[in-house]
Amino acid sequence: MNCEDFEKDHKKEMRAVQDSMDVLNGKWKISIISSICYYNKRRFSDILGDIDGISNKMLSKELKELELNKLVKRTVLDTQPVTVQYELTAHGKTLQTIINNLTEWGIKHRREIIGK
Amino acid sequence: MNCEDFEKDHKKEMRAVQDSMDVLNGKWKISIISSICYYNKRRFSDILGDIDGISNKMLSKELKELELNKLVKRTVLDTQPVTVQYELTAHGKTLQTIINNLTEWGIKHRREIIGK
DNA sequence: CAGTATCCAAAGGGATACTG
DNA sequence: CAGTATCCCTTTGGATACTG
Repeated sequence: MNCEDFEKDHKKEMRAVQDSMDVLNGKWKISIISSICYYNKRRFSDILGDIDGISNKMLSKELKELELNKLVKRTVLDTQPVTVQYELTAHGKTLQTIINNLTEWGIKHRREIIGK
Repeated sequence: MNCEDFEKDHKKEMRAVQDSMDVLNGKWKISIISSICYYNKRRFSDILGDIDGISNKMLSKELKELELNKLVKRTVLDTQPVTVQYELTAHGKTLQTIINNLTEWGIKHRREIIGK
């Protein structure tokens, strides 16, 4: 492998990492996924209650983006009044490993920065 | 474990995940880490060249934040004119697993959304 | 070379009120 | 209940020019 290939591979890797981050970015996305994942199925107002500080506007917006990225499935239940259930898709569930890693790392990081 | 503990544990997990994301957020942070990691040691202008579209202002700002979080070490070399070398700290290197996971996931995600 | 400083447009996001 | 709509302040980040 010559030097140019070396460069190209790195650029590819960086694009892939960036793709992931684009999907997970936004102030609340990880928290939302984590909430739905934890309870398996979760309604709009429940997620709203799970996450400190989030507004309905933001929750709505971020859920839409997660749906577009096929991480979350939205189901309208025929109740009175309407309830809506969110759950992770199979694809969404593949984030579990990453979320676990990020959780572990977050704890270590807190120790590293604040602790000692 | 009762229901309240269950809730508390989840909140703790979410905070830990969020801590990680706070550190990695920002449009360029992952790319910068990835660049430094790839080359082991890297100068300001080299990183600037590695990452498409980044400005010196942003690179400077994000590097500072990474330094504050002790992920990156900055060394001024006594040359003429001055050169500055960036490298990952031991703590910064612990991100390797996460970056690898995000890279893999990014590739899978692209296939899931665009591919078939 | 390795940044800082300034200007400015665009996006992010909170508070509140409203709707089917 | 599950969202939309609106207002409005704050943050982000690009372009450009400048400094030790």
